[in-house]
Amino acid sequence: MTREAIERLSRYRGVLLRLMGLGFVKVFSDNLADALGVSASQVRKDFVAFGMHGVKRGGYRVADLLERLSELLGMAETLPVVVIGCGNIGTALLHTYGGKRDGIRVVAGFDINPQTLAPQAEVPILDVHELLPFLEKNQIRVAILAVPEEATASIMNTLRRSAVQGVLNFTRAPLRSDHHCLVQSIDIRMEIEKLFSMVHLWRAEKEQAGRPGGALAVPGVLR
Amino acid sequence: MTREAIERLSRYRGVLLRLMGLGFVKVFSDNLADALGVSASQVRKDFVAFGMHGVKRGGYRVADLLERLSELLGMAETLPVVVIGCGNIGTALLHTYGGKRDGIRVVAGFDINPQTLAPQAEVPILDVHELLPFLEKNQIRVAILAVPEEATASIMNTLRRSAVQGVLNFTRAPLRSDHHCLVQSIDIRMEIEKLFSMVHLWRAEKEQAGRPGGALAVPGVLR
DNA sequence: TAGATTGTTAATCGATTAACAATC
DNA sequence: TAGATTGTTAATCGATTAACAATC
Repeated sequence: MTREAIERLSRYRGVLLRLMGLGFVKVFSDNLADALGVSASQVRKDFVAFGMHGVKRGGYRVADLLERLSELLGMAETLPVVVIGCGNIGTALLHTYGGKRDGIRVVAGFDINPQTLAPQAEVPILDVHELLPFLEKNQIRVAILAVPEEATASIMNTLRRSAVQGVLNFTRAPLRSDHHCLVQSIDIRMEIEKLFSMVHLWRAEKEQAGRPGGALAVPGVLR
Repeated sequence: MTREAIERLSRYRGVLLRLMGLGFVKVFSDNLADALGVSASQVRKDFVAFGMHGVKRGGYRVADLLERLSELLGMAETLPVVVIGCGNIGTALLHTYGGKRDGIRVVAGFDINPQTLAPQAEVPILDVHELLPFLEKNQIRVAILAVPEEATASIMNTLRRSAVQGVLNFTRAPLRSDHHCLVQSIDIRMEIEKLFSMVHLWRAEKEQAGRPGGALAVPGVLR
């Protein structure tokens, strides 16, 4: 299963949750295709591939799809996460996902700055020296990394000695997945730059619109 | 040009900037391929496609590549951005990219809460009513959206009346690109969920390792 | 029955990789 | 010259789409 497939499954789930909230009972591949901007064939193929079946003419039952998707994606229960590095981004994540939330629950933050620590808070901010024992004690499997780039290597060494299997990397350090640990990186700076670039290239394309053989296809950028 | 291609170009640039900092003068397609985890063929094909040429046996000149990439991606000058919505994420972005920074410069924040406003700050936080005139006066082309989901529609209406051509969407609202405006979405909640799912699926794969015909290929997830 | 939607197969498409001639 | 690396072409691969038979 590719990253793209996982992304689609995750997005199906998001749309279906909303439909469920609206009281929908059934849904057609065509509806979901529109919502995600993919083809109806793709939707049906995904569903068959992952054991979700519909009824010809009757579509798919929203509840069935959600049940299977949640099971498949491991979203059935709320999983605990820690945030490592409580600077700007880390604090924002702590505030947004701290405490009990649907699906995601940040159970603690970690920082190296004594002034930032708050061991008594509802979502405690602990010294980074306590990270490894905390991870072990609480069976943490996913960590969010929001430290300065230069601190990354040291933290990753700690994580490698723990049971953590997934890291969401907000630092600029180019981390790689390995056999112990899956890394998913979000480089906000690069996302902003990419957006600039797309706008830039899009304008360039517009300006030479009509010329044959232009290398910069708008549909590609827009997709 | 696809989103993937833009992403690669952007990543080449990132690696090259670091190499430049280390004093490198030349680089081979093979080195960059390793750094990005793609094939050397891919690197050479990208470079030819976008007018970057090397010398057989001599590789590519780092400075040449950077110059062309920066021009192509529109990164030659620092572009102004606004942050709309100064909650947790918005404030973090304001702090991280506020004032003069290399490449990205957040020039103002906007919020609806009077207590959040700070019109006199170095990077002012203004009332959202001032958004449209500000965008026009300062020729803003890219905006970062970090408001609550329910406020999204209203803000997008304002943006559509401005010259903004690119929006980085941190809300959960499923925005689409259109002819006026390119939208790039970062759904942090979904990223965390996807990471959970990948860890989950990866474990499932490990457990049935060796069985033929398993649908969940580890290399795919790890890539 | 007529109409509509799934499940499945074949066709298409595009991106990636492999291979190698050109050449420094 | 021998060796190494680019630029380019052909082959491969996988994902996506189109089309349609099955069937509710």
